Amino acid sequence: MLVVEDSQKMSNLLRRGLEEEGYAVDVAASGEDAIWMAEEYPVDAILLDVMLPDLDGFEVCRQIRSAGNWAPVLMLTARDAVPDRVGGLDAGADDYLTKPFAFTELTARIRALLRRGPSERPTVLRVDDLSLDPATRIVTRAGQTVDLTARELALLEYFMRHPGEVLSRMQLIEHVWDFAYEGGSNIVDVYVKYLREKVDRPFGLSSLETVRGAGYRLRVG
Amino acid sequence: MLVVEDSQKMSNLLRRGLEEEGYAVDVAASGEDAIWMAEEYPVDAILLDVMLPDLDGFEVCRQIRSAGNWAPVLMLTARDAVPDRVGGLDAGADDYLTKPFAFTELTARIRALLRRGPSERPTVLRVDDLSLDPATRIVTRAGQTVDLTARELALLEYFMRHPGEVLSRMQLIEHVWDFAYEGGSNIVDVYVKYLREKVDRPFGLSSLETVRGAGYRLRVG
DNA sequence: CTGGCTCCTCAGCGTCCTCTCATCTGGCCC
DNA sequence: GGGCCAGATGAGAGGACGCTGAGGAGCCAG
Repeated sequence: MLVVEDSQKMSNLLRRGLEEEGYAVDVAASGEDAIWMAEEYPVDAILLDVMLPDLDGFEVCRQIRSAGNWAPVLMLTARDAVPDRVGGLDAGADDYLTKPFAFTELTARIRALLRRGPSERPTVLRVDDLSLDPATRIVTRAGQTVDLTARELALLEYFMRHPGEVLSRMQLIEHVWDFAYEGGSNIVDVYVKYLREKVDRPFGLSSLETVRGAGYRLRVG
Repeated sequence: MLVVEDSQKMSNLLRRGLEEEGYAVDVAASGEDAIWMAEEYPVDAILLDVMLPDLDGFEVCRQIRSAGNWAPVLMLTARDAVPDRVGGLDAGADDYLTKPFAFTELTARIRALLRRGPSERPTVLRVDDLSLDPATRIVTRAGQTVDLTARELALLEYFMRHPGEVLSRMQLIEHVWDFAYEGGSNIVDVYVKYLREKVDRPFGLSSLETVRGAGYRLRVG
């Protein structure tokens, strides 16, 4: 198990506790170290603090994922940081735990993750002939690359992580925009239109469906 | 669904969000109101803030329970209040969520609670060859997808959650339309007709039965 | 500073949904 | 069989909802 934590005190505590539970523990104190160690050593699970001196936890997680490592990641977030949870899950974390936490809760979640095993996810998201690589941020449809802005890409990525599901405006705003939905804005509508113009129209398709009164859905098949 | 929350801003937010998810929402701003409304209106689930101007959430929950109401209760607690969790569960809550929370987390837990319901229910509703997935809002009959509007879907879902039962117009209006039945409207009749045209007629069936003088029934088997 | 780009707001417009109303149909009781 | 009443149906008004084009604010590079 790889523990990524910059506070010496905390990491010692975790190491001791986890070793007592029978885990073999390596510690990385920075994001760079963590990425390197995840690459170099066989790791069954990763315990990842969001706050790190160099990169933040999301970035670390994304890079580990894009290196093809799908070991379960349990992310430790600051206590009120709701966007963190969301960001963490989108970056490829498998679970999160807010500080402060009880050690028994930590071990329970670790056991759950290990039971589940590595999350079998491909690096590149694919829905029909549409593909999106979160690592390189390259999007293609029918083999042709599509240029998207940051926001458009984030939105499409969220759609592709939930293919076929109806996603409400509120859900989309919370995940893609990171703020609470207060109504009165049609920003989701606008960005769906942008996406349609880049991802659908040039190919004569309409994979982004409107579900009246509910939200939008990326059609699959 | 009954939302008990004294902050106007919060309750508006919740109402709007939940309605967008397809729930019919009533709001109570105090403990007294909540107890009264839980008694007076048919409620499938209760979202209950712990901090209220008059009684606290635990007391409200206890009283609702002792009135014989066993609708699932999801309690909203202050952030670190571990004792709250315990108290809440003791008082008869089914689940708790600490503020602040992501709206998607809220809806996930609500779905889980409703799924549990009085008896174990699967995520996808099935009655014979008719299936309805509340998450994706996809309805199929005999493997063929059926397009429904928001209202039609809500009505069909209610029928499918009570297969074989005779449902009165009053019951249907209260659950699907979220307002008190005042007679004089045949809106249920109209929507049953719409459903029949989409769900029955194309398949040469008549699963939505009229029970003269009583209401309607979704025939099973 | 200027131009280009991205992000977002806003208002107008068209479409589809929702619901009402008046009329029609068919079952049931006499 | 006739009358009555519950329910079915068709037409259509009104409005909610989503789409779209225009444009302003912020940002960055040149």
